[in-house]
Amino acid sequence: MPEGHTIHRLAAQHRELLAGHRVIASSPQGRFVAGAARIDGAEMVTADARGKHLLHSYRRTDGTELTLHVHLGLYGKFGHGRTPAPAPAGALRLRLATTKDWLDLRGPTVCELLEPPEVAVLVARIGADPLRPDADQRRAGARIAASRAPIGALLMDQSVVAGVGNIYRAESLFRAGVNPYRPGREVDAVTWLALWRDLRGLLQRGVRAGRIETLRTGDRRAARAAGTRFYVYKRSGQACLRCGTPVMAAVMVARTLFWCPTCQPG
DNA sequence: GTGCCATGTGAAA
DNA sequence: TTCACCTGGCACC
Repeated sequence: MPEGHTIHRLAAQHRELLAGHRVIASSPQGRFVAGAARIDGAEMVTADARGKHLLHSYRRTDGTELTLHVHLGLYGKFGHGRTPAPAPAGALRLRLATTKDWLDLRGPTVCELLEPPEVAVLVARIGADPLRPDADQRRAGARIAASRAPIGALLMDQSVVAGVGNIYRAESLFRAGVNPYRPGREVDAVTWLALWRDLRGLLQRGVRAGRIETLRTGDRRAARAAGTRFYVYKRSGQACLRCGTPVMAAVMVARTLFWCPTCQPG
């Protein structure tokens, strides 16, 4: 489930597996052959996540630095294990291996190598990531306060808030009691700060749990009875866990949005 | 077994 | 605005 929490987990895992090691890189599928050749034999320095973007930094034998930029998109997936690695099968975009471990990447939206200036450009266009201590929450708040776009669209805009996907959008707005159609400029500073803090907590919980968990303790029983793990996500037409009103659904920013018209009035 | 939908984004039109 | 990416889960036959 690649919203931001997944990518941060992967970054930690990749540091564990690869940091400080030279990697053997290949692209069995053939779509990243030239790129794999450029990092083949390089030392993996570290792995980092910025929103849904994963960045591996490598130091090559000639001393130059290169960054592997991966975005999983909807279908992308990593797999790993202890050597020896199984024979490559199917669409394997990239295989990285050390003497001990292998890491496979399949189906990403983005898999490319960036020079340092290109990394700077990428980082500059990524918004505030609630999982990062260096996140600029005020800048995100300023963008929201200046926008006529609905908050449900702004939360999905990765240049404003990074790492929030369709599930966290729906669930955090429900938890905050904010209607997704409320324009950003009508989200006051107090509400935004509460939303930001809640998102940070939810994403941190997601990193720890390895999946998206948004229910408050007191609501777990009702959720279990309703056969769901969420307040509103994918619950179109079903009764709201809090008030019983049928959950609404509509497309916003090309994704299905869910909300309770009673708990999130406006 | 088949077909549809999905946690996301970028390119093409 | 639509398609492509390329995979897994699930409803339905």
